[in-house]
Amino acid sequence: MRQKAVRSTIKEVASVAGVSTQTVSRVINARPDVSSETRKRVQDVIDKLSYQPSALARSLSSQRSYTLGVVTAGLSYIGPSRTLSGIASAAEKAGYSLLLKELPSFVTNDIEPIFQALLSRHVDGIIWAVSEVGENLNWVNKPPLDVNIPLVYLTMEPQKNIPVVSIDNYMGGRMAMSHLLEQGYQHIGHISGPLDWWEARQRLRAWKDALTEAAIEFTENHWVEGNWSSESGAEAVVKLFDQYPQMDSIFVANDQMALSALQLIHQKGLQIPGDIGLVGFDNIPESEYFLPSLTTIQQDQYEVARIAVEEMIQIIESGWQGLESFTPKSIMLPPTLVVRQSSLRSREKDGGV
Amino acid sequence: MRQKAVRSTIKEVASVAGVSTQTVSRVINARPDVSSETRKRVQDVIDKLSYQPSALARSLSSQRSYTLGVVTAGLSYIGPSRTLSGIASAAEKAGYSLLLKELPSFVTNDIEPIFQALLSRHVDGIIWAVSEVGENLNWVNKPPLDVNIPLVYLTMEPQKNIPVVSIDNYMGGRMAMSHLLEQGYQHIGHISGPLDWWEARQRLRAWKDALTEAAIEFTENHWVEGNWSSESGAEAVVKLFDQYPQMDSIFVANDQMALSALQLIHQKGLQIPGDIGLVGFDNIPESEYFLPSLTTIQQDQYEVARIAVEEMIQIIESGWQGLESFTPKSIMLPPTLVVRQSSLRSREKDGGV
DNA sequence: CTGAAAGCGCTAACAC
DNA sequence: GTGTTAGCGCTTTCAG
Repeated sequence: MRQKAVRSTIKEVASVAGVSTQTVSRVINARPDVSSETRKRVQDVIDKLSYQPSALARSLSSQRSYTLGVVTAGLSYIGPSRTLSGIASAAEKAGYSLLLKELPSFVTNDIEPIFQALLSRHVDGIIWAVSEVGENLNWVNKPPLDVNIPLVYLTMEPQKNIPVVSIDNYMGGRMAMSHLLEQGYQHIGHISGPLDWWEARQRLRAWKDALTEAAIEFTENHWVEGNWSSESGAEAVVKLFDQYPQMDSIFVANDQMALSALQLIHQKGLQIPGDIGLVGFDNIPESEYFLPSLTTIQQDQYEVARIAVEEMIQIIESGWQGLESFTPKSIMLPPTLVVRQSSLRSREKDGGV
Repeated sequence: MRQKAVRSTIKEVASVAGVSTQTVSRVINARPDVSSETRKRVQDVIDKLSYQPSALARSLSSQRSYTLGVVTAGLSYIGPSRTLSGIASAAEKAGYSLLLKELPSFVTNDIEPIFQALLSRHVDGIIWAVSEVGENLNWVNKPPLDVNIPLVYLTMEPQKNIPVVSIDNYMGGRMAMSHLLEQGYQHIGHISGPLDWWEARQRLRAWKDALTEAAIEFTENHWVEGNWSSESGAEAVVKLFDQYPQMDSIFVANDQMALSALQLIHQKGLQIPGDIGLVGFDNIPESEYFLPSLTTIQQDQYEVARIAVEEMIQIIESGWQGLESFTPKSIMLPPTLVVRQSSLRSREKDGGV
């Protein structure tokens, strides 16, 4: 069943050019030690045969695949897919290919097969682009098998001895809160994400800390846990109005939930931002067109991805020799506040910020 | 610089088990021609060394990589990322890995490097998951290089001799129109997508055909071209009201544009669905929470992906020998109408459909 | 500057 | 059933 490959090989090129395969190898790897005369002759043959070296064979013999493994989850959500897009573009630019694995769920702990598949294909490194949810990253300090290639993690609590790149969700929460406070809102409720998510906990903590620092008292009735979905946002806002009647604004942990909050508040006959101010998180493309447009926190997943890939490649190319010989750094990137109508109370008339 | 790989090799297993590498190979490939005694002994060694065969070496020697190339574009949009997610899950299930390439834009025509990268890594097939836009698929009848592996295309006009899997956008458009007509709307406008997109043209054609068949006259002033973005939807709806004052409903070619249309109509003081009925396309998760909730057409990208992968694998495993020996089939999948408030005029009071 | 020999880790083909 | 030989397409090492 071995079927003659159609692609031409280094051997053919060598024989046509009348040199050894080694010389051809030198030419395709742009080594300096080839006479320009020989180089030209070989290059001509390469062009004529439209020869392309086999990355596969190269990987096997050089123990270097120029391929990165990427592990994601929830690709049909905007965050993960933006991140993947950023990884793809950064990797492409750096000349690396991507081997993609999507976990069936965020909390899968059956990760050994993932590693096996990636390692058996000799990836040079793995970018673990799965948010920290529940116990799903408990293994980071002792990865399975003998993973002797570098790992870079995204969107998790920074840890010692592990390279993590993430948006600073706490800072984002603080930015949202500062903005609401500046607008004069005093009774700020919170709809959080599911608390088994690290990102949700960071945002909640920001809400609490901001209130504390502003000397505003609050109780556990002033916030409700959602699950990121618009549906849960609708339920949460109903509950919140019930538990916190004086509420004059809400920091909502993502834009999807803010959307349904918007809808419900509107149906209640209340004005936004007059009666209730609203700030979301994520800046999904639609949020600019909500009614009213939504103030939110923008995360640059693209930048996160770019930095993660760069760090990965730097680790690889600096000659990774295992964790011992390496001091990893974690990087937290600041998000941005995007001010729109849903929170602009005080300066409504002079055109906003 | 060749650094001793940490992973154990077939050779080590063989020598520890006291058999030839060939026998180990037979065991790991679950070949029948090994005595159960030998098999057990070898298996024990494999387990003890936690040996994992190198997929790379295997690919090289067997000329079969069990890897699929996937080419996408616009991953940060919901459609492409859902599709990719479906491809990933179907491929995983079938035991194939995925090598991912994202084009920098939908209309890139610099596709040779993409093919080279994929081919040099010996993928068994390529799924071209980039929507047909402008001339970006003109090459399908003569792919570059000598691509002697199967190609399956997504979301393009079906063609002879090329396997295509796609949602039937025309049918989706007809479903949207039938629904509006059934609701008693008579003056139906259209906001199309950008017409260099195949999908946009299909939806526009459906609008025209539906009106023609319903014997409703229309002019070129009754529709406006958008570019999929919410922003363009806002502009389009303004223009449309201007050009078509009697309009009582709009079929909008995607949900993002429908969102801003919703907003503008609302600001105009008109009621939806009372004064203006609205139907979108795509069923993005948010559309259920628009104000009012949006009737739309649902595309099952997941199913498209699943079928594409299945077809691909079937082609591969049936022993692909080049296009000549193969009769490809194109598959069009029907979308679904999702009825919500934005279009429910006639039966508003008895609870809808 | 160039080539010969060995090997990356595995499988195909054939022998015994 | 099992082993031997050759080879996948390239790079490394070492001669010269």
